[in-house]
Amino acid sequence: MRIGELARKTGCEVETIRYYEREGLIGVPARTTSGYREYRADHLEQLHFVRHCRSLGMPLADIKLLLSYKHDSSLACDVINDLLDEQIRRVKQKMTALRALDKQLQGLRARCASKRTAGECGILKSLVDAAEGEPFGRHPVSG
Amino acid sequence: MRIGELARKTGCEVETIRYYEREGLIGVPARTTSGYREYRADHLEQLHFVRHCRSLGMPLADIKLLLSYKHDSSLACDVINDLLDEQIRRVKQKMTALRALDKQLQGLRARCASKRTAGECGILKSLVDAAEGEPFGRHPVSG
DNA sequence: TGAAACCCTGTAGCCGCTATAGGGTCAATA
DNA sequence: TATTGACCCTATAGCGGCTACAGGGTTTCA
Repeated sequence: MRIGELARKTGCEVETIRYYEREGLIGVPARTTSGYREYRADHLEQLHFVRHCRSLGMPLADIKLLLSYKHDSSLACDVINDLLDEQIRRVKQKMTALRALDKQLQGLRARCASKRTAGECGILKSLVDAAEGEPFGRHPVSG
Repeated sequence: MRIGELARKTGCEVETIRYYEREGLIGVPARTTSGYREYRADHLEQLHFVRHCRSLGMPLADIKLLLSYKHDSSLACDVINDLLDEQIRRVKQKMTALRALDKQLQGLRARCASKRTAGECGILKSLVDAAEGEPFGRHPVSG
């Protein structure tokens, strides 16, 4: 099949597939005489695997590792466990940060009804005050 | 004060301050004869404001908007409310996605104890199976 | 006098795509 | 047969928000 069909079958953009190929995440396909990529069933399978891992938020580097374990299944899978634990840790950390963030934003939002000018705006005022009230500001930016 | 001191006072990297200047998020400071940036108290204040907004997860473009409202306080603050509502929406969406992700990861993690080879690894197997079991896979990648 | 700590500009890299520009190919229709 | 339109190709640049060099100059203190 050609790249467009593979894209439709995996819900993945054509450009993304070419990107994955460059990054070594899926096998290099054969080419037609006119230079079109020709994919087979195993490419589809590979791409599904990659997209599934991505849907779990795994970075491409980790997926690459997983792929190597998929190919040589004699290697110990402790690394796979570690990899997943690390991913779980990242997710939990993000959730904690987002919960705190949500609280702050809610509090801020409550300070302004609407239809006022910026001069009266409680939100802007709060932001300015909060910024000023942090003399030795560590501002942990939540990505 | 020089850039290093400003950096220490705001918990912001020197390179980041220069980056903010390029992006128009803080005022352009005066220079000494040797070309060093010389900051005053208002720069400190500005940078605190920017960092505080960043700590609330706001994109730089939004912060730039806020700054313009800070400067011309006669403008309506509906835009500020909208901006904050949008930010709250983004955060809530992320949290929902992360909760679902966490569940999936926990389920996956439970499938492998440790000290096995990749060939027996329940995690890897589950990943492969899950990927295969999605024939028309939309794989919504959670950023 | 010399070394460490600071500052400068400019550029490239990070991640995971996405979006162009500028072309070539293929299948169906007029 | 000519022409549309959908598809494909490469190469390169951009996104956000920094971060990290390289390759220099300056200040400060011993």
